[in-house]
Amino acid sequence: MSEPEIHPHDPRWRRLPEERPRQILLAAIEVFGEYGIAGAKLEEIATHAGVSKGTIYLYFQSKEELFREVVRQLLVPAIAELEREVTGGNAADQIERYLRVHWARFERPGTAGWVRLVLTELPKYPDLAAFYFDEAIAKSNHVLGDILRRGVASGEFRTIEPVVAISMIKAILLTHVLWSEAPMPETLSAVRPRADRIDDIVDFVLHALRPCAPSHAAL
Amino acid sequence: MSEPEIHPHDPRWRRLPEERPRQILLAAIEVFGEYGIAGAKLEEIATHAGVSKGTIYLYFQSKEELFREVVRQLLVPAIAELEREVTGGNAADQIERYLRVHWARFERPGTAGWVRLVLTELPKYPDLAAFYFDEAIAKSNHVLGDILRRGVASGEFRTIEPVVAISMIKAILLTHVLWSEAPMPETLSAVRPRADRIDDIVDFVLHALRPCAPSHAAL
Amino acid sequence: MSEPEIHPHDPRWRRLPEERPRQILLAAIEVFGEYGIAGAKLEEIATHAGVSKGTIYLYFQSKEELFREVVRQLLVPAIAELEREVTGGNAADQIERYLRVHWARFERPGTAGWVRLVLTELPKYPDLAAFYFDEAIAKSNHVLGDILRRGVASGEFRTIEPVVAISMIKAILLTHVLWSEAPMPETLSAVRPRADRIDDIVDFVLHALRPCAPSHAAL
Amino acid sequence: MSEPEIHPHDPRWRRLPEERPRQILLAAIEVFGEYGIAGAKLEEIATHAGVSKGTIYLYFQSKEELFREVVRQLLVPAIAELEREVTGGNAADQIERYLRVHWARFERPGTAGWVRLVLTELPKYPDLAAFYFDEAIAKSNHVLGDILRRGVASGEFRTIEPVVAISMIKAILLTHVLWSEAPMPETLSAVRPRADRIDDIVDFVLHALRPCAPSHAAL
DNA sequence: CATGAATGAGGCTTCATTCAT
DNA sequence: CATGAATGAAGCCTCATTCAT
Repeated sequence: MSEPEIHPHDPRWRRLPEERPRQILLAAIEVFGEYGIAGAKLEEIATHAGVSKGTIYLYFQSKEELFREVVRQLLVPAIAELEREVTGGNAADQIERYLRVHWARFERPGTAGWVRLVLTELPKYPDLAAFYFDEAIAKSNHVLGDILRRGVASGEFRTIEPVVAISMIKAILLTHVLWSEAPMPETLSAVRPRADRIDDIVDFVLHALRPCAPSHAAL
Repeated sequence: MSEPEIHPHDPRWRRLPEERPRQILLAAIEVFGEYGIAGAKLEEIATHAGVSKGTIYLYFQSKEELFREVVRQLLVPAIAELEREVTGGNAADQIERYLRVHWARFERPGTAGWVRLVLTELPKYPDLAAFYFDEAIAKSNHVLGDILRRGVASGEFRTIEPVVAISMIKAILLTHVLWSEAPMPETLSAVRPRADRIDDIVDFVLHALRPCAPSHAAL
Repeated sequence: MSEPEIHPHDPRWRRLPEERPRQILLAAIEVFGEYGIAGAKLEEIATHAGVSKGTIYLYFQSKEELFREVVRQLLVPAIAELEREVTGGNAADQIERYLRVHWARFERPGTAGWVRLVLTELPKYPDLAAFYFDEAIAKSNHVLGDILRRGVASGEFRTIEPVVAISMIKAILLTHVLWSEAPMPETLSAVRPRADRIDDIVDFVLHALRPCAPSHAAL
Repeated sequence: MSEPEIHPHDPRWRRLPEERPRQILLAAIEVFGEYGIAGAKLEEIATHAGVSKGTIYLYFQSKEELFREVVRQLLVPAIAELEREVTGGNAADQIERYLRVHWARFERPGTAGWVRLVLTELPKYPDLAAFYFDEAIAKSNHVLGDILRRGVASGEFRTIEPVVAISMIKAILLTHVLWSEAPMPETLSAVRPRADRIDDIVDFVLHALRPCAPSHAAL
C-alpha cells in the first residue's frame, strides 16, 4: 500500500549470529513468563526478539527445547549468581541482605514471570526440575542454611531447623514477587501497594527467627 | 423413551439434570487446576464429568465462561466457607486454628490446583480477580485482621500492621500447599517431605508474631 | 460474493460416521498415488473425500497412519482378492488369465498410482512392506508358482525356476501398468498407444515359457 | 586472498569453479534418486556437493530447474552413451550384450535412483519427458529396433513387432534394476537376491524371442 | 564467487465451537 | 436434553529462496 523508502542501506535484516540466540532467549523468557509454555506463541517470541519465526529454528530445535534453554541459560545462572552477593556481617544482616538482593533482582520488570514459570511449568519436566534444583535451589539452600546454622549457633537466632526456615523464607519471598507484578497485585493478596514491601518481609522473617524467652509458641 | 425407575434394562443410574452443571464445574476445577486455562481441554473436562463435549455448551457459553463459573460457584464459596470455622480461644489459638483449618482444607486431593489457579491464572482476568477478592479474600482478610488486631491490642502479639501479617501468613500457607502437591515438591522447594509441615508453619508464624522484648507472656 | 440459497434443509454437513473412513481412504489412495506421501496434501485428500481437514483426524492419527491404513485396508485386500480369480484350464491358460485379470484390475483409473506407491513409498516403511509382502505378494507368488510348476511338470512350459519366471512376469506387468497411465505413456516407454497392450504381454510371456527344441539360448 | 597453488596453509585443495555445477548435479541426481523431487532437500544436495545452499542458486534458478538440468546434463547423456557400446555379433549376441551393458551400467551404486527418477518423476514434466524421449529413449529404441528387425529377418528371432519387444525388454531390465537396490528388493518383488540375476534376464528374453517351431537353429 | 543467516509461505495437527441427529 | 461428528481457525514447524556479508 505504502511505498517504503528504499535506501541502498535499508536492509530487511542484519546478520547477527552471535547475538541471535540471546535475543531469542530474552524474548522467550518474557513471553513464557507471561503465558506459560502452552500459551506462548513462537510468533510473539519472534516479534519480541525482532526476528522471524523461522529464525528461532536456526538456534533451537523446538519450542520445548527453547524453554529448556531458557531455564539452562537464563534462569539457573541468574539464580546461581545471586548467591555470590550475600557476604559479610552477622547472621541477621546476611539474611536481610539475602532477602534484599533477591527482591531487587526480582523487581526488574518481567522477572515475576520466572516465579510463575518455576512454580507451574517446571514440574512438568522432571529432568529440568532436577537440573534447576541442583544448580540453583541447592546452592541457595546451602547459602541460607549456612547463615541460619551460624545464627542459631551464635544465639542470634532461635533454635530452628534450617530446612524449615529456608522453606518459609522462600515461600514469603517468592509469593510476594508473584504478587508484586502483573495486574492488581493487591487484589489477590491482602497487600496494600507499597514500594517498600521488602521492609515488611525482612521485618517479619527476622522476628520469626529471633531468639525467645519462655516461648508460648512451643506448644 | 425414559422410564428410569422401573425398567430392568435401565442403564446403571442417571443423575438429575439439575446436577449436570455442578458435575461439569467439579470436573473443570480439577482439570483447570492441573493444566491451567489454556492447557485444559474441554474433551477431558467432559470425560471427567461423564458427559459429552457438546453438553458443556448447554450450560456454559464458552471455555472462559466455564472458568468464570468455576471461580464464582466453587472457588469463592469454598474459600468463604472456611472463614466461618475459625472461632474461640485467644489470638494465638485462633491463628493456629486458621492455619490448620486451611491446611486441612487444602490437603484434600485436587485442591492444590485451586491455589495454582488463583496464583497464576486469576491475574489474567481483572474482573474475576476483583470479584474473587471482594467475595473471598476480603472476608478472610477481615477475619484474620480481627484476630491480629485483638492479639496486638492484648499484647499477645507484637505490634505489626495486620495487612502485612496477613500477606505473610497467606504467602506461607499458599506456597506450602502448592509445594505439597504431586510433582516433586521437595525438588522445587527446600522442603523435606513431612506430614507435619503444618506444625512448622504454625510455629514459624507464631514466633514471628510474638512480642519482642523478653516476653512477659501475655495471658 | 454469492448468496447461497439457504433452505431449512441445506445442512453444511451430514453425519456419516459409517462411510467416512472409507471415503477418506479412497480419496487418500488417489492422492497418495499421484503425489507420493510427502507430496500429498491432507487438504486435497479432504477435498476429494468431501470433508474438512479436521475430519481426517477423527479417523486417522496422522498422515502416515492414514497411508498405513490405505495399504492395509485397500492395497493388500485388492491384491489378495485378485488371486482368487485365477482358476481352471491348463497352465498356459491360467497364466494368461492371471495376466488379464491383473491388467483389467489396474486399468481402472487411478490404480496405476498403486504401482508407484508400492515401488517408491513402501520401501520406506519396512513393517508395512513386510506386511504387504506377506499378505499380497506371497499369495500371488504362491499362485503363480503353482501354475508354473504344474506347467513345467506337464511339459507345457520349458524348465525354468518359478521364482525367476515370477519376477519376469511381474516386472513386465507392473511396468506396463505404470506406463499405461499418466501423461505421455509412449514417451517414456517405446510403446505405441494400444488398447490391447495386454495381448502383447500375454504373447511375450507365453513365448518365453514355451518348451523348446535344441535351444541355442541355453548358453 | 587466494594463492591456491603454493601456500602451505592452503586448505586441502579446491575444485576449479567450472566444476561446481557438475558437483552439484552429481549430488542432485543422487539425492533426487533417493527421495524424489518433492522429498529431496536442497540442504542435503548442498552437503553432498560440498557447497553451501546459496551456491546452488548461483548456478541453477530453482529446485525444479536443477532437476531439469540433471535430466538434460546427466541422465540423457548417460543413457545415450550406452547405445554406442552395443556392436558386433549376431542378433541374440547383441541383445545379450545390450542387456549386460545396461545391467553393468546400472549396477554402479546410486544408479538405481535414475530408474526411479525416470519411472516416477519424469511423467510429471511433459516437456522434460519429451526431451528425454527424443534424446535418450529414441536412440536406444533405434538401436534395439535394428537388432530385433535383423534378428527377425534372419530367422534368429520369431516374428514380433520390434516396438513390443523393446517395451518388454526395457520393462524387465528397469524393474529389476529398481529391485536390485537397497531397501528390501526381495520383499517387494519375488526375487531371491542373486548376483547373477542378469543371467536370468538374458535367458528369459532370448527364450521369448526365439523362433516358434521346433527350431532349425538359425546360423 | 561463496556463504549461511534470515525469511515466510505452506503444510500438518490440535481443539474450541457448532450443529445434525 | 444429549450426543459426538464435523468444522476451521490458529499454532508449530519445514524448507525453498533471498540476500547481507
